[in-house]
Amino acid sequence: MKQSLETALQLAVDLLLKEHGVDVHVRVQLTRPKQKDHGDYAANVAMPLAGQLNQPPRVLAEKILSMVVWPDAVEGADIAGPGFINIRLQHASEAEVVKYIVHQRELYGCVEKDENSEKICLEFVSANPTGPMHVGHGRGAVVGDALGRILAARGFDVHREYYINDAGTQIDVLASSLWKRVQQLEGLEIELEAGEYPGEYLIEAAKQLLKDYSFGQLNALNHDSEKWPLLVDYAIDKMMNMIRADLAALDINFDHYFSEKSLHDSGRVDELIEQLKADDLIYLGTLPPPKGKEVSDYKPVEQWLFRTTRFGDDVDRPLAKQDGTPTYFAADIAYHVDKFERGFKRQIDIWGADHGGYVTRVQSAMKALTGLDKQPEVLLVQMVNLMRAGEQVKMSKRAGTFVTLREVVDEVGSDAVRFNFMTRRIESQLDFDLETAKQKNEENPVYYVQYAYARVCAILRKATDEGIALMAVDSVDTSHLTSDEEKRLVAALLAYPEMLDKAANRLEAYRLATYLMDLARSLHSFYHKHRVISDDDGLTQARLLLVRAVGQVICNGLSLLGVSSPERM
RNA sequence: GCGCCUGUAGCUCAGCUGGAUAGAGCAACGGACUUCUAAUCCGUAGGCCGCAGGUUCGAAUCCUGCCAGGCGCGCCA
Repeated sequence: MKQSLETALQLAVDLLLKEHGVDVHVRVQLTRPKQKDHGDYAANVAMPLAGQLNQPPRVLAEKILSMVVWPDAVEGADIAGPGFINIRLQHASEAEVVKYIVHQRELYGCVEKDENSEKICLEFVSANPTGPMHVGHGRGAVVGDALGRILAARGFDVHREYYINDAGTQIDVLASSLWKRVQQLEGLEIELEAGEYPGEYLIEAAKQLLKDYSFGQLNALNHDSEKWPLLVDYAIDKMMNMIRADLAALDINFDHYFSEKSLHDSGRVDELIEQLKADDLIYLGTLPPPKGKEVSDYKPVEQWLFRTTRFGDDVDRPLAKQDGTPTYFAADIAYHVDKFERGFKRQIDIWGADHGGYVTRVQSAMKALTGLDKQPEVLLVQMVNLMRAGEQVKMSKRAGTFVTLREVVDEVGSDAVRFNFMTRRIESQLDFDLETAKQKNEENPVYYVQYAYARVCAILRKATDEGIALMAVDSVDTSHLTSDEEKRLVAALLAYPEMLDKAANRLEAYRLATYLMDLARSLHSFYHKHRVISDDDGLTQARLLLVRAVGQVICNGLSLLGVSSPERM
């Protein structure tokens, strides 16, 4: 509808421009006015046109209206305010959308994937395999998963990937922490050092390790060639199982878990560095001391630096540490280039806001190595403040008061976690209150929306109980749907595909959550003002069809958010 | 010091690739259950859109400066 209106207006505008012999293109863009007496759609073209043609906008709007050929569904159009063109549609035809929705079912709002679909590699979570996920990881996980579902629904070919940081010093620290726990279990007096992982979960892992191998067996192994690799693999395996279970509790799955270690083992990282040397993109140099931070032990050291400044970065970045081993950055470049070589020209990464300083250097590297501009597209998710009854939950790893994602999910449920994490733009910090998330009222949006769905189901059950047969969808007369509340619902249903499209194009998944809150509000409001089941058969059939369509859209939306749609509450 | 994000009603936030009278929930106050689920609804009240300039026919929205908060700034990931 929107499309055909824009096309009609565009033709008139182009004609007008041609008449004036002006060789510019002014694009028509329709908006949905907030005020309902401003019509169903509004165009502001006359205003920018006024600047181009040197005539008052209202006069130009008049001319456009005299030239435009509207599609049948348009009831009329008029000029208002400084020069807006307000378009009114025949509502009878708009209300027909409920039939379409009931026919389309879970496909309403979706675009089918085909061979032309754009391939997107969506990387999210990628939490380090050194411990359980925390609440902040959870937000990225939920946002990423919902975004993946939305993109897929809009016809993109989405591949979901988790990058496992299973290399580097942190992994050695993890393995040594595990080994100390094993030794402690054997009664040896050994303490963890600062920086080692103190969590309970490693004691559990150590116990399991001792079930699979005897202590004597482990001790007898050659430290570097046998025991250490075994400890490393064992620790990573245990941590990833734990993380996968945490994700499964939120119904989050990946197409591929990509190992950083595999990039090192296969020589991919070394190859990359060699290639960069050949391309003269790296050099031996020293970096200036870091700014704004007390650095007592800074020593200028010569190391391999990537000329990222040539591609927009602030400072050249090291690819190898002092001991000659590659940096995390080096492996990460290799990873993103690997994605490119696997055919992903579009990559979306979801990171925590604390990694924000990293975006430019990765994009610079990608630009240098693949020519891709602004890739990966990085979404930075701000932190989550965990609250309980209005008070911030203080967390400290050392004091053992660290609340894991799993504990939160177990306490309030997956639906509440998922929906609440989706209600705000990712740029905004999020207060997540455990008590609110358990409340069953409007303060907790997930119940508000789910209740609207349950309410639709209750109405349909009631109709069945009363022996009301649902008329064939296409024979229902939707012109009965004339009240403000009904028009509002119809308008919301019509807006669903547009909203999803916007959410997908702007990578803003929260739009779906706020849309559903609005739709639920309209449904509740309608419910209180009007009875669906009444003595008027024609009206009853029309309203039953309307609420079926609303229920369908709520269900479709919730499923894209990964939230359930209970039929009773 | 530099970079990124944020600043809108008492609170939590929408609105931000410029449009008409800046919206919603909570909290406050006043109403609505003999009815398809009151886990809901209706109404009232509440605003120098952080501050100051600028661009524009038009700025919460774009630009500049400042103020406040968050995150980050060596070969940790």
